[in-house]
Amino acid sequence: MGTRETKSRILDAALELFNTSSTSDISANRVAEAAGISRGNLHYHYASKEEIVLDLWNRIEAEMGEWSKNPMSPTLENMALMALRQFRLIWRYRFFYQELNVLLERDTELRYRFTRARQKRMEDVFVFFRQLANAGFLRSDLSDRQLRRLIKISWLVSDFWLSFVRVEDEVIDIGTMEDGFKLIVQLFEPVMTDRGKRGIPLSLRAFSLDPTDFTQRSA
Amino acid sequence: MGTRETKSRILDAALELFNTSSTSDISANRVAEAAGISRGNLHYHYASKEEIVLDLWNRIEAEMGEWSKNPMSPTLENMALMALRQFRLIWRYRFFYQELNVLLERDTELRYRFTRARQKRMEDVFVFFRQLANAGFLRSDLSDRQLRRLIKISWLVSDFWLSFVRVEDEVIDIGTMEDGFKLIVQLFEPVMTDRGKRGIPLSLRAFSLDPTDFTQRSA
Amino acid sequence: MGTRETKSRILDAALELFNTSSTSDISANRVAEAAGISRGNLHYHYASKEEIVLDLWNRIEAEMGEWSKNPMSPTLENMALMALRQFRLIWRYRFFYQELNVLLERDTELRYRFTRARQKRMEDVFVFFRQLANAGFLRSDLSDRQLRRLIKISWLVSDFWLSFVRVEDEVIDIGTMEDGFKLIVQLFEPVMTDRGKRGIPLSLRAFSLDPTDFTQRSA
Amino acid sequence: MGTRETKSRILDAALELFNTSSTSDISANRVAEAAGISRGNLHYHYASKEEIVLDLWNRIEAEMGEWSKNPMSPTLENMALMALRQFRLIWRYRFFYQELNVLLERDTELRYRFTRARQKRMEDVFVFFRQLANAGFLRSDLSDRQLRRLIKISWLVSDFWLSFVRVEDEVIDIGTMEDGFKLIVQLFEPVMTDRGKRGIPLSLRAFSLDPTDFTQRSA
DNA sequence: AATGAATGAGGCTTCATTCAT
DNA sequence: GATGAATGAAGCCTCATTCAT
Repeated sequence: MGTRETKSRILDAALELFNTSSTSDISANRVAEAAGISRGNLHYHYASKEEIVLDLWNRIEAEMGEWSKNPMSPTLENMALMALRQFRLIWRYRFFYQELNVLLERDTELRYRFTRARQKRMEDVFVFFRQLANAGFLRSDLSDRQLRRLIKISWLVSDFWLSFVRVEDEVIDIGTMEDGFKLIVQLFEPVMTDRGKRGIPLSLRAFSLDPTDFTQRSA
Repeated sequence: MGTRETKSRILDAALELFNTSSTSDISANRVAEAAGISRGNLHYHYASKEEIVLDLWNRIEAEMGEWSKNPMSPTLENMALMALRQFRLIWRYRFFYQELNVLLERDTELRYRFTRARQKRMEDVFVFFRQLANAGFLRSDLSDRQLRRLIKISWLVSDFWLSFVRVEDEVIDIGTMEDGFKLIVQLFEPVMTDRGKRGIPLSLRAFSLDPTDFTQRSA
Repeated sequence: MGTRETKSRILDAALELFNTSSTSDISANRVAEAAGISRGNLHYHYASKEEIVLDLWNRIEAEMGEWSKNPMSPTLENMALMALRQFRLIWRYRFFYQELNVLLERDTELRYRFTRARQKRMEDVFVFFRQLANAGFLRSDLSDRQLRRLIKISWLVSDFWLSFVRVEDEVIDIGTMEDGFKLIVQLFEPVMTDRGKRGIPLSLRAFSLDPTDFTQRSA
Repeated sequence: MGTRETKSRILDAALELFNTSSTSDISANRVAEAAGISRGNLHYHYASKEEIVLDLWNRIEAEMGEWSKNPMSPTLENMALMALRQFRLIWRYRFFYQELNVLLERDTELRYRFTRARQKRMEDVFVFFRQLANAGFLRSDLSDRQLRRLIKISWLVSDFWLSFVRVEDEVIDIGTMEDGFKLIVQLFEPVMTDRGKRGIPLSLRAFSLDPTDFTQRSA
């Protein structure tokens, strides 16, 4: 069996376990068991749980890297799409966002990688919204400072919306993410032009649920 | 030595440890050591770590209960005060909010208690804002539905703002909380009257940091 | 509350617990709980579990002492009665007989007391059977040696019959004891006279189940 | 080191300890120590003490399985041999028979395995005695029902004879087992033919003590 | 690459016991 | 007589880790 494939199986197994409990409550033992390999072998591939988490982060980063490589054209549909794929990514790796501070506290390198990626991604999003403004969807007098602050709140919302909702709701689905998107829309409404307000899609249900679809879509 | 005192020492020690690592990473051993008592005695008072967490939640709940008993008069200063004391509570018990989903997943009773308290508290806040509207600070055409949605976002912000910021910022202080408050203000701005917009305090630095001060203040 | 009463409650609770698990698996803790007193208080009355077991033995011994004080007249009904009350005693204190060797290994004094009581009791029984022979129920050529050996086997049967049966049977009741008695009868049959064989009661069901009845009955 | 060898050493050590105290009083710790391995390794091979007991039962069962595979020819010497090897087996695994009910109460699977094996073995013995009757050693009018009841008593005797004797006797040796055998002989005497009575060996001392000898001997 | 055996540390928990009240 | 607080030992178990194969 190839190294790649084994590592992949380990990550899959670990992700599923982390998402249901918490990283601290999942032992390497159980990951090995779930991955169908021996403890010794798990150790051969990943010396510690930290390394597994880091490699799961690599997956997240890789996916977001794809997004950066294929920037979306500035349409309102794409704004919705961006939100949706972000929610979905966060949901798939929810353990990461639910334990964010704990994980970053534990691993300095991870913290560095995470914040760097966040900044890079924020810049991408900033550019997208500037273009959205130029295209006449946002008010022309929106200052960079204002815009950045708006993005920051939406960021907070997208990072923690699912955690927030999960406290009370049993099921997380497309509807939950739609609600989160509506919150973000509401945040941007005061700075949208009439044309923007009219065109914003309020449902995400039309969009494909297959995450791989998200990477290439452009207008 | 009285039970109360010992229990209190345990909770203090546990809180401090939980806030720096994560509940799973802190052993009962270390809590006992930090509290200056024996392992056996720790177990005598708290059968499990779950019980400690639950009792720490009792503290949170008790503090919020005080707030409910002494409702604030509807002024803009009090709106700021409410946000500040909320941030401060969350910061003091930050481990709780940073691991929220994990903790609630682990303990069903805690989940019930938490959601019930949240609903109760949300209702209090709703009443406060309604009074704020009646007092002429919020636009009179603000619907209950709109108001509730606004409160929901601010809630998300206050629950997770510090977690969000902590990723990048080393130090959490009054300034951090002020920034959080500004976010909330920004959320409410679109529905504020001119009188409301003018009167909103943008700095929290004037307010005392002593949390006990927060309970009685009214206009 | 009087010492006597508390001690009695402790013994009752301990007996019930011992009978369902095993002495080693029952902690003083659980005995205290079942008796409805504090651990400290249990300790006040019984310094160790050994002492509790010894005091339970005292109860057994006391009950058998009553038997000695009121010897039965040599009838076949009384032979059945003796067996029955013996089975019942053993069943009530079954933990004792099921762990016999372990318990005696642990406590030298208990071993001494137990063997002494057994010898005393065996002598009583021997006398009873000699009278039974004199009364014409057993063959007159039965030697003391033979008789003693027969008693020994019956002893073994009564000590361990219930343990033996319990392995496979869920319920132990009067029928089970009846079966045990039949075994004993079978053992004695070869040395019984025709009159003895004819008169032996094969059912114990006619006898009262109230153990206190057993102490005074005599022809 | 091979698994087999280590497991074997664990079983040897556990058996010796169990036989002197009781299973509950022997900690995994002490077993590991006696086996000369680490606690962790002990747990690697046996997850719990229950499993050790079960594996010791496997040994008993295996040994009895050998007996079944090599049925003895129906001679009086072999009847004695069967009793002797049974006593010896019980003595070697005496902890098992001394705690029988407790152990079976604890482990349902063990109970099932034990009763199944007992029934199988009883059937073997029944066949042997039937052959003994056919060979003219037992009275031809002996009914199956009578025979089964006799076997049942002897079974009780062989299971518990050593427990019974051990209460008073310090040393258990070939003589003790001989006494037990005599009891059994006495049980069967009433149904033996004259030829049977004359031929029965009253001493077991002539038989080799090496248990491996017992498996093949046939007339 | 992979496995299974082995180790020792450390976690949780129960327990017997002591002691002040 | 009785209680509750406290201790420390010891039990069981899980775990990360190492290593020979």
